[in-house]
Amino acid sequence: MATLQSPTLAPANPHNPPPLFINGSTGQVFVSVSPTQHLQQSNGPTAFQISTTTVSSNSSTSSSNSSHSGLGAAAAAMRVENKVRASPQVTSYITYIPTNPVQSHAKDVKLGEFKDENPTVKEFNRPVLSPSQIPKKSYIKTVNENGDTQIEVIPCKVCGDKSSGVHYGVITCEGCKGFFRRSQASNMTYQCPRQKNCTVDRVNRNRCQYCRLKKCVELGMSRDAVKFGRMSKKQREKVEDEVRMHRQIQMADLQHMGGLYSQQQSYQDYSPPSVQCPITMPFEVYPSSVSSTSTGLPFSQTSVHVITQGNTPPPQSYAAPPLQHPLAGAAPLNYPPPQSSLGGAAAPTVGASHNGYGIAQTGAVPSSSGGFPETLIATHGIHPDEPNIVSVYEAHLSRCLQGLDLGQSAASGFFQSFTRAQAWAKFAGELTKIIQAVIEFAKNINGFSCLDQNDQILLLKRNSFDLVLVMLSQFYSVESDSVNIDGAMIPLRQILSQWNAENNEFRLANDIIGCLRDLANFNLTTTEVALFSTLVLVNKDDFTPIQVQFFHGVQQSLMQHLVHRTSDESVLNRLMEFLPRFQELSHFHMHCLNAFRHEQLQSPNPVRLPDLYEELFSETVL
Amino acid sequence: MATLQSPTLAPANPHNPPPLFINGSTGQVFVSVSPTQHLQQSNGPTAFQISTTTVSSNSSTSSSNSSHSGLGAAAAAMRVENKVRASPQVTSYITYIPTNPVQSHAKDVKLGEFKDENPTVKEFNRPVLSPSQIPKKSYIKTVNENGDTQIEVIPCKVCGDKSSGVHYGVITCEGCKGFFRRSQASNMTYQCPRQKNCTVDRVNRNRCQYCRLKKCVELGMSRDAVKFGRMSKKQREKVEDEVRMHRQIQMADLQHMGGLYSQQQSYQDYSPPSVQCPITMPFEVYPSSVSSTSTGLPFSQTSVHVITQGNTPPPQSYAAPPLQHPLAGAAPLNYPPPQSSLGGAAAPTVGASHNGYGIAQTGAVPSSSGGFPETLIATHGIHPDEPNIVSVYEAHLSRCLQGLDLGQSAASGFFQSFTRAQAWAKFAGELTKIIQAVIEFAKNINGFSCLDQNDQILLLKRNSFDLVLVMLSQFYSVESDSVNIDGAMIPLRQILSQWNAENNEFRLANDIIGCLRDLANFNLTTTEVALFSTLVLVNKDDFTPIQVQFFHGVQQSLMQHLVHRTSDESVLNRLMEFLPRFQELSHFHMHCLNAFRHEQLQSPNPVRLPDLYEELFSETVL
DNA sequence: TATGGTCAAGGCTACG
DNA sequence: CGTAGCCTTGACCATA
Ligand SMILES: [Zn+2]
Ligand SMILES: [Zn+2]
Ligand SMILES: [Zn+2]
Ligand SMILES: [Zn+2]
Repeated sequence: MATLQSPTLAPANPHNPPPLFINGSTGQVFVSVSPTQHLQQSNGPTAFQISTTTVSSNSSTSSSNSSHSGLGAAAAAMRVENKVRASPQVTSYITYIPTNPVQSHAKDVKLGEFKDENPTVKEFNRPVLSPSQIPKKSYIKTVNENGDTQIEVIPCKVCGDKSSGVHYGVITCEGCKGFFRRSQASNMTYQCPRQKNCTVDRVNRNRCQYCRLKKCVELGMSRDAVKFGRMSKKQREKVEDEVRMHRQIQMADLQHMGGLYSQQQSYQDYSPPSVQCPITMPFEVYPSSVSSTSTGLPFSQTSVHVITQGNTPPPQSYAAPPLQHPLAGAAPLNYPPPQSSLGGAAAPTVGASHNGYGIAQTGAVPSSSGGFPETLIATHGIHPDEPNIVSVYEAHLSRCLQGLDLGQSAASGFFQSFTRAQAWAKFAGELTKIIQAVIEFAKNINGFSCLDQNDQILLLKRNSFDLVLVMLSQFYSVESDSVNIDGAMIPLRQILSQWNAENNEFRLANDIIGCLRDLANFNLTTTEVALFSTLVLVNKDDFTPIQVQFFHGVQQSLMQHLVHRTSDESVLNRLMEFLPRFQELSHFHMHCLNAFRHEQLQSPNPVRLPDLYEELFSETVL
Repeated sequence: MATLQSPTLAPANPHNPPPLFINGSTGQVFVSVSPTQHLQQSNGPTAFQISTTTVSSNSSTSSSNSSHSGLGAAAAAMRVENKVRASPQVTSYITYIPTNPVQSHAKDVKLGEFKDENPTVKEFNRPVLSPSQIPKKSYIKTVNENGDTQIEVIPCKVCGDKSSGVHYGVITCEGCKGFFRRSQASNMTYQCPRQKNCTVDRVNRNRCQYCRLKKCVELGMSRDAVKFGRMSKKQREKVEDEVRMHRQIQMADLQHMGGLYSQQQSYQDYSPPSVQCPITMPFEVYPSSVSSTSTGLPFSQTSVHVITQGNTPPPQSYAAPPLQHPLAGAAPLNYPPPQSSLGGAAAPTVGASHNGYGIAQTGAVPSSSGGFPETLIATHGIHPDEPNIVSVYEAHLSRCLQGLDLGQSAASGFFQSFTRAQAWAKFAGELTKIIQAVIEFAKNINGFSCLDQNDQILLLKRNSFDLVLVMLSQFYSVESDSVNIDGAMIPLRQILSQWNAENNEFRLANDIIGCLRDLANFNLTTTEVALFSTLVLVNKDDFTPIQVQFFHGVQQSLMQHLVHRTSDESVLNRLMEFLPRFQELSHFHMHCLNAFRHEQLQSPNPVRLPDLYEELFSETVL
């Protein structure tokens, strides 16, 4: 029962029809819901669907189906891998630029494996003179002083390893690239010895070819993923945004982390996380826009039962793709699809990927999988470290609003004079500042930082906005209906009342204010906010058991504090109801933003929003 | 001993001195006869010499040295390549283009394909499947439409692939361009795993970097090839002529070919010659103007022995570069060198290339290599298809003289009133009409059409005139000493007698008439002429074994017919003696034409000869 | 338009 | 034998 080989993903169980069909001669991949019905994959508006029959399992992982639109699937996939590729290296690398940092050929020998720089190909546009001279052109693959290429800071979408560019339409490492090619080359049939939900990460990627290929395909890898010249300018910008974000996340990872991961070699450019290895996790791709296939919750629902009871849907719904949360069991809240122009479930937009580049051509639905590093669990477990959480919160988040420009400009009717675009720019700018603090906070939460970078990104894309709301709520004054920062009071309601229309932005702002007020009414303590923020941060749609363990641990701590302070056991549940509410607002924010973006396309001088903001809230909905 | 890289062409055998030296920093190429003696290559009148030590080989291909002048080497190189551009694969690929095949993204991913054959030296691979799998490449697309010169119809001079313009002084494809650039960019040393005579064509070009670079250099590629110099008007016209000729050849290639490769998609932009693919072939460059190095014949001389015996030299010799034919073993017949103005072996003229554009700057000696398509051999072989040959002959050649203007204008002393230029124009015009028929004939002979376009051109340049002679002979009346066309009798002798001088043109015409008469005396049947024409068509100086096979096959057919009709076994041999005689006349025709051209340079209103004629008989002697 | 550069595809190959 | 790092190749692009 070892590994069989075949590019066709044969079902582990012969009774189960294979969800994927790969034409051996062309390498073209067909995905079907039924074994007889082939949906030809094309660049056109054809939905890319994979239905995976759920196999009940007594193991720690099981399947959960929820529904996603091919367009803007609401739930972010969470794939927890382990690769804290972090950053120690980047910062410290600087200090090691040998003698002449300017033209040093700093043969950065990535530890362990020798990395030979091809002189012919990569040498050229190294800045000969001043490094301050900013290259006019930013090529994705052009080597920088690090010896790295831009795109390589984005890890492999399949396994999280160091990527080497876009291959078959997806940012992957050399290994996954070669594996996919090989799989397409010969007529073999892979089989999964387990439940077709094996973790695919750097360490385990060779454990199961079936699941690896499955993930490749689901991420949109395709032999004829049209390279079409180079990527378009827009695509490139998107990748660059993602690069920036990864850089940001990698920036100063090393010194924190509770010393758990401190022993990084100091100078290396690439430092695999000290601990690496994932756990399996059901890996589902859902028929687009079909919400009826939900089969169950990933694991013992009872274990999280306490905190998911009594979930009440938020007051409003905006008519959008259904949204489910396995923990909260939130009722589907609908927002309009992010890109209303095309509408329709069977019309995946170009950016149907959760990453900036990759799935665009194929219309594949982004995969979701994840898990905590096995070894981490084995050795330490992911223990919610309450004191650490609180101190991290206090260090990075508690005063995050203080430097904002809101305080100064708020007082008078300053906001009224804004055009819509100006208002968006202002909003995005301030939001980004908060988000930067959020990211710093997140990086120091071990339940987050232990994740694979891709999953970190996914979580940030999913939950950044929510965390901003949490933060804002802490400065919200219920009495004055305003946010008070740096002593300045921002009369949100008042400002809002001066807006001229009942447009979506108005609704968004209004709902946000309402949410802030409701949350502010809880009068949470700093510790409680810290713990709650952590929950918001790591919240996702499908947890692995270990993730639940962490989530639950934080919940327990929060519960204890809340009960101790309020003697009300329902507070936690009521707090947890904010999670779907946040998500609803977050999605509506995305909706408004996308609408604004589309307007901007016609604008002669469009507003440039912050890179981080652009990437986090890129049109490719979570 | 694995892969060595360096742009310097290192000798395959350390004991053999490298014939080429490339200055790594400048990319300048030096060629020497001895390892210590560097002849600096320049644009001036320096001989470009490469002495290749012949290595005896037990393989099907071996080396043969003959002597050529750097100027006008007589023997046309034959390089047969493999290039099944058409191929079933294209069709099947098309069917998989999802929705809209027309604007399909059917990107031709033809990349380097490598394969190892010799473990010690790096050698690249050939396609894993069939060469027919090698993707298309649009030739035709640029052919028509606008009248401006589309240089791209001329295939790459190095490998025969689709060219993309003039690069480093030579018409090359993107691959050879990039390869040459790379080779000049870095300091590497290539090595040939074999005898430095590897075939360089589209399929095999990546198998030996040494030979590829060698060919590049020999064709005159140079980093400082006068680039933007905007070629002279004459060069330009030459290129245009070549373009026109290639167009003519490409014109209606696809529909014939015995339906072997008939399954072309109908709408595609590219319709290559139906069959194309090469085989390796010894690749020699000879010391210029040295005739003593002849080492042997390419392959079993015995196999063609029968037909090459008893070759008697033609009555006259004109004192010219030696001329050898491996099959016929013809005694060197000498004509004056085509361009007598410079004379001398060490003085290559500007047009030393066999192509219209490219080698001008460097004075390199054109290479010669060739072979039949391997896969074609493997799957079908190149079987002489006698019925097809005959029908093709009847369709395209048998009545080729009927539309000529000779019939009308011949009767009276019309020709007498011609000036020399008018006579040439008339002659060239009528000749061209015949040649057009000859080309149509050739395109439908599978032993010809399977060749690479470059080789087709070379063969046409070499043998067109000969074929015209064959055709004319069919209309020659021995009794009346005249050519009878359309009922009109053209009293050649009579016309000739009115010419005023014993100049070269007179000698040429006289010899032609003699040749026509001699051939007409054979009273060949249509079938015999068809077969004989085929032999004349594919005749060349160095055959590959497969080519010999084809040649021999046709010979056998012809032999049977001749013996059956005449019961004389010597007829074939006597017929074969015409081959070198044709060549002699052909070269003398070239000589006269060039002399006429040079006269025309002084003429105020020079005669414009037909494009096809100009190109086929361009000053760059065969 | 020729040049130089980019970078994904895929060949090569050490390694398990 | 599969894997994956390294390398070459060549279609495509930006530039002068
Ligand atoms: Zn990977
Ligand atoms: Zn598996
Ligand atoms: Zn070429
Ligand atoms: Zn070679």
